[in-house]
Amino acid sequence: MDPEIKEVLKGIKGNRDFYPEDYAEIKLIFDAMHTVSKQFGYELYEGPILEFAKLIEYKSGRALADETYRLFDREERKLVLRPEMTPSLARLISNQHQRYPKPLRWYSIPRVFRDETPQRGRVKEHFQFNADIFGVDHPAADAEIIAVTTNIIKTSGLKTGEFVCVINSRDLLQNYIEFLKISNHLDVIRIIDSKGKFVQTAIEAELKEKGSSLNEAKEHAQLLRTVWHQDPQITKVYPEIDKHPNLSSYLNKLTEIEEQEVKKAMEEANLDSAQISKLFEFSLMKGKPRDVIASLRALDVNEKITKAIDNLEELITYLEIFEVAQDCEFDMSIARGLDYYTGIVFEFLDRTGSVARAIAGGGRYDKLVEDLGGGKIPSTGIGMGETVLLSILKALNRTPPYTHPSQIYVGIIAENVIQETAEIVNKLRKSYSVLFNPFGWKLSRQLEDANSRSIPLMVIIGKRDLEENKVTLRDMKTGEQEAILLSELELKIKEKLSL
RNA sequence: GCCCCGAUAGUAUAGCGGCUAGUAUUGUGGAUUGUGGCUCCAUAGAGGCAGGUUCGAAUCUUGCUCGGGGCACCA
Repeated sequence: MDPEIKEVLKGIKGNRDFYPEDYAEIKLIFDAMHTVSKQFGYELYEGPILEFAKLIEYKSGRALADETYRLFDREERKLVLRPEMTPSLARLISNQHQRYPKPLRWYSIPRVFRDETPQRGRVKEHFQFNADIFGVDHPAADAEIIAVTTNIIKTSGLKTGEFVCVINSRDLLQNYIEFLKISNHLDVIRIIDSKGKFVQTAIEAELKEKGSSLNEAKEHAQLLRTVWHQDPQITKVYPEIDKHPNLSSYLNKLTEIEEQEVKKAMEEANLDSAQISKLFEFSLMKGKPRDVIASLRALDVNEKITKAIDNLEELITYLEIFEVAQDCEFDMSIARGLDYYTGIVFEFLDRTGSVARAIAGGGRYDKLVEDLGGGKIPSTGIGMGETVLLSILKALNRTPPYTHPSQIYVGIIAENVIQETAEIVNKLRKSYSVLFNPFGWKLSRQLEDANSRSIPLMVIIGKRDLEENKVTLRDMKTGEQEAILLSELELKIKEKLSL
């Protein structure tokens, strides 16, 4: 074979082929997305895969722009393969939202692209469910988005306790930082957002000092972080850690180390000791929504912050109404990377320990449409790639085995009954998926064909039966069959398939 | 961008300096002209790419490509 062709046949790195069995797996998730979106009254839309590079750069910040696939059109204008849907969506809304009564509830399952190194739960192209509400800034809208996402995750096969939605309010965090009279917001938010990393970095450095190799130190520090993340109280025994005596000594000190390191980083950001202890305490607040609200209420703060807390509390009320509160936690330390979030932010995390990435993430972005010249339109929404959810489901063995779409195989015995058979096939196809291979094959081959595709029922049509207005209906699993009148065929099929 | 592991028919694998590259399964055709899953026969199909070492490379080696995993990043 031509070597060049051989290379081409391998495809582009990180991009995916979906054979029917593969597509069937994703379709499970797609179906959940469509079903739930419909239940909540969301309308389907789509946008172009290509956008001007400027739109993405303008909106998503540079880090994201660096990872996009770039190309040029004939006029040499810079284009990108969309790395996410929100910029395109904001463009659609900004252009024509006046045509529609508010609020808008829209969803889509766009294929999006990022030119980054593939890892578990991360590929260069994937399908990313998006659901957004435009035109209301009521917390019930944020709660609804969370409810939609939770329901999709559950419909796909995860159960309560196997995932969690962690929620925070950027508004609250920002106002609290201002209240403490801290000036360099962004640095401080970054410190809080990446809290968990400090522990890893510190332990890694210490292990190296104690003589571990670079790779070993990295690996061990990460192991500790992962365990700690899954099980903060260290309630279980971890054999993989106990194997290394120098690691197990860290297990009970992780919380302490984190505090030290975070405070050190805050000091370096020029915070005074009063600010540090208050902010640190604040960042530790997390857990069941009602509990966190209670702790927040105990803080002595100003009116702006009280309002933000009221807002959070109202959010919980709606989470309870939508029956998803048990899947949610508040965590005052999450901030999320994207610059455009303004209020409630949230991410859905795996709790089964199989994938260390977020299943979904979203939040309120009230300024984005306005920034694109579309007027003041408060907005909230979610993005959920299919890859992380799918790899969790696979790890749990929750994906069903592949089945051929056809329910009935119509077999024909090679005599002159083609015309009559075609009529029967067409009639059946009005209600069922029917496979029919009228290529002059012998019956044995047709039986084998039906069998190899695991099609449950077979209708066999031959001249002798047909003369009495009958056909044979065969159950492929049991091998039982009977000759039945044509007029009763549909009824019998219905009975058989509903078993 | 960095690190680790890997790459032989569609799939799963054997060979590890001297092969007509073995096996299983899958595909196709048949044995079997009104009844499949078994069996049998036939047939098709492979060492990612480029270079180096060597008399000789699927086998050793280097680079690249692709795949898996991790870091950083991102979410």
